[in-house]
Order: sequence, then C-alpha cells, then structure tokens
Amino acid sequence: MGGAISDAIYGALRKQIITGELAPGEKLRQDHIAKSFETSHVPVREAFLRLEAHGLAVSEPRRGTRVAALNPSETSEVIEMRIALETLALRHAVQKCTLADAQKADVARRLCDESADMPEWETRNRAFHRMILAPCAMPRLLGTIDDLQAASARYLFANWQSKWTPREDPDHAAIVVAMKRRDAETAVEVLRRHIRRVL
Amino acid sequence: MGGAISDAIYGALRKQIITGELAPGEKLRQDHIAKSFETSHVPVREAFLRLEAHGLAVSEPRRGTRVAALNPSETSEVIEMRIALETLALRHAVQKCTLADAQKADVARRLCDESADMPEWETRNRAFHRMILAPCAMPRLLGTIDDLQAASARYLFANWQSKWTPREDPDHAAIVVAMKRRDAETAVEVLRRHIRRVL
DNA sequence: CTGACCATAATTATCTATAATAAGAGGAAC
DNA sequence: GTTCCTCTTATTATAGATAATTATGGTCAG
Repeated sequence: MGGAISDAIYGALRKQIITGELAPGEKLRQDHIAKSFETSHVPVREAFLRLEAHGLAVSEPRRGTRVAALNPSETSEVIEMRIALETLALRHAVQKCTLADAQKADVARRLCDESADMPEWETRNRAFHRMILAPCAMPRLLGTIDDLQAASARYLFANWQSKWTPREDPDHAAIVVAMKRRDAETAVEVLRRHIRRVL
Repeated sequence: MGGAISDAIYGALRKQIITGELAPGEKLRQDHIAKSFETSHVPVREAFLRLEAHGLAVSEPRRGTRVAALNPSETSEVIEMRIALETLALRHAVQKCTLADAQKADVARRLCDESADMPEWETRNRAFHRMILAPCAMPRLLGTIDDLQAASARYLFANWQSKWTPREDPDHAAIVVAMKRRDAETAVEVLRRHIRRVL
C-alpha cells in the first residue's frame, strides 16, 4: 500500500527507532513529524501503523503512538523466536543453496567483518544473516525473521554500541563453510549458539 | 492506533477473508468498502494496512490492495512456521502452567469437540490452541502464532469445509493430559503431529 | 476534593491531484 | 474488407492535503 511519502517516513522512523535515536517509550506525535517531513498527518499515520505492525511501536486508541519498549523479557522472547525460525530457514536454505548463493554469503561475511563502526556493522550483519537464509525462498518466514532481527538490532544499539570493536566473526565463517559443504546440522548448531551469544 | 471504525472494518474484513467470503486475489476497493460501512476512505486504508501487516492482504502502490493469495507453497511455509513456534510456546507453557490453566484448556477442548458446524469448530479450535499456549506469557510469540493460525484457517475453509464432520479430537485430549502431567516432550510431539495432520 | 472548562492531539470527513486502466478511434498490414 | 495493433482520451481509484470533529488530560474555580 503505502505511497512514496508514507514509505519514506516509515523507513526514516524505523531507522531512528533501531538506532535508538528515538528512545523506547518516546511519544510519536503525528503533527510534529508531519511538519518535519513537510507533509500532512495522513501518511504519518500510515507509517505509524506499519511501525506498530512490525513491532517497533505501540499505540493506544486516542492516546497516540509511542516507540515500543525494550524490556528484558521481550529480549529473550525475540532470541528464542529467532533461534526457532532462523534454524528452520537455514535448514531449508542449506538444502537449496547453490554455489553462487554460498559465494554471495561469503562476500557479505567479509563485508561485515570489515565494518568500521557499529552502525555499519549492524547493517552488514543483518545483510549477512539475510543472505544465508534467503535461499530457503520462504517469503513469509523471511519477513518474520526480518522483524525479529530489527528488534535484536535495537537491543544491540542500546547495550553494546559503546563497547563495539571491529573484529572478524568466526561463527559467520563457520556457517559459510558448512553451507558450502551442505552440512545443515553443523550450520544450524553454529547459528543457534551464535544467536544466543550475540545478544 | 486504529480507532473504533477502523477496528470494526478490520475485524469484518479479516473474518470475511478467513472464511473465504472474500476470495484470494479479490480486489479490495477502498471507496466501495467505505460506502458499505458509511464512512470515509481513511479508516478503510488503515484497515487495509493492518490486513497487509497480518498477511491477509497484499498491495502494490497506486494499484490497490487485494486479498492475499493462497498457494500451496505458502501453505507448507505456514505449517513449518507453526510447528517451530507453537512447539516453542508449548514447551514454555507446560513449564509455567498451573492446574487452573490446564483445566481451562480442557474446557476449551470439550467446547471444540462439541462444535456443530465448521465455522463454529474453526473458532473454537483456534481458541483451544490459543489456550494451551497462553501460559507461556510471551506476547510477541503468541501474536505471530495468531497470524499463522489465521492463515491456516483460510486453508481449512478453502479445502475442508465441505468434508467437515463433527468428531472428538484425540490429539487435543492427549495434549491436555500431557499438560496436566507437565510432560512437555509428549505434549510437543503430539502437537507437532497434530499440526501436520490437520492441514 | 470535585466538577466544569480549556487546550492539545487523535480521528474522521471532505476535497483535490495524480496515476492507472479501460475503451474507442484511427491506421496499417494481411 | 477485415482484423489487429497503437495511440489517445475518458473514467475510475488511490494518495495526499486541508478542514472539522471528538476525545482526553490538565487546570482552575467553587
């Protein structure tokens, strides 16, 4: 649905929420945001609805919309869901993936390892995870995983941004190796540990 | 967000899509629906956005919104996601559930078994599944499962409505028994088979 | 402390503009 | 002469802007 304006607002707010530029619990006022984008409030409302649908905002009727909270219980929920769904996706992806897929994943892995700062790393890290799962060709599953990874990213920005240092990720490398070997079980096990560890 | 009108439209359309009253691929025209609900197109747009977010509709910019398709590949995707997530939820639910929870689940089970027709059964079946998972107290997980169950329900209505006959479901009974015994592994195994079989 | 009034912000309606589709006319090829 | 293709135009529908309404929260007076 969303027209061009609504899309742009959604994308901008999504990024600001993930990076923490918009703090958890912060009120999102449609008129103010409309003014800052030089539009009317209608596309802003649509952007809000989509944020809500993707779990990045919550709203109460007639009380407005605020950035979704970021409590520890939700964190563990997201981790467990990610493990359940990403291992499922990875199993299928390893089955179906071609050599070209594995090579593209390896490129994404190297790019991620070469990141200079945390925001860059976060973007590339998500790109890598998307890349290793994409061959499963299950759009609904991939969409749900995307939302969960966005939630994970919020926690990373909130808790680790200061402590981040550039480094090569051995888990990523191990997953790519296992993919090339079509060794689904190893890949899945590494990914499971990796998700638990990284958050 | 969604005000009262938007909610009502969303609920009505959701039900019509699940039951197949609105066929897969059918165009949803905002002005027509607005007229039939005697409102303007704005709340209708909001309802569309929410349908889209829950996987019941798809839309292309400037081309409108249509009821989501219902192809076999999506079916198997939904089944696998349900297995991954509902077994996760059930494991936690069995851990945490009180005797009262198990008894409420048993009431829901009996109600489901006593259903007179397919639409009634479908509603109660979903209520039962929600009931056995609710004690896990993981709202995001439960929300995602709800969407998947709505998708499942569409397939049931499309493929089984004619063949439906009243019957008692032994899987449901076995799950409740296992819950009372706190036997998570048995409950999960029965549920896994059950989801595969029922679709 | 309670109740009414005012201010603020969300929700819905009405109106306008822009994009897409369908229909019809004109022309070219067979 | 008929048919098919294309370009133009008209209709329809969506997207967005502006305006009006309604609800909520706070404040001040009684």
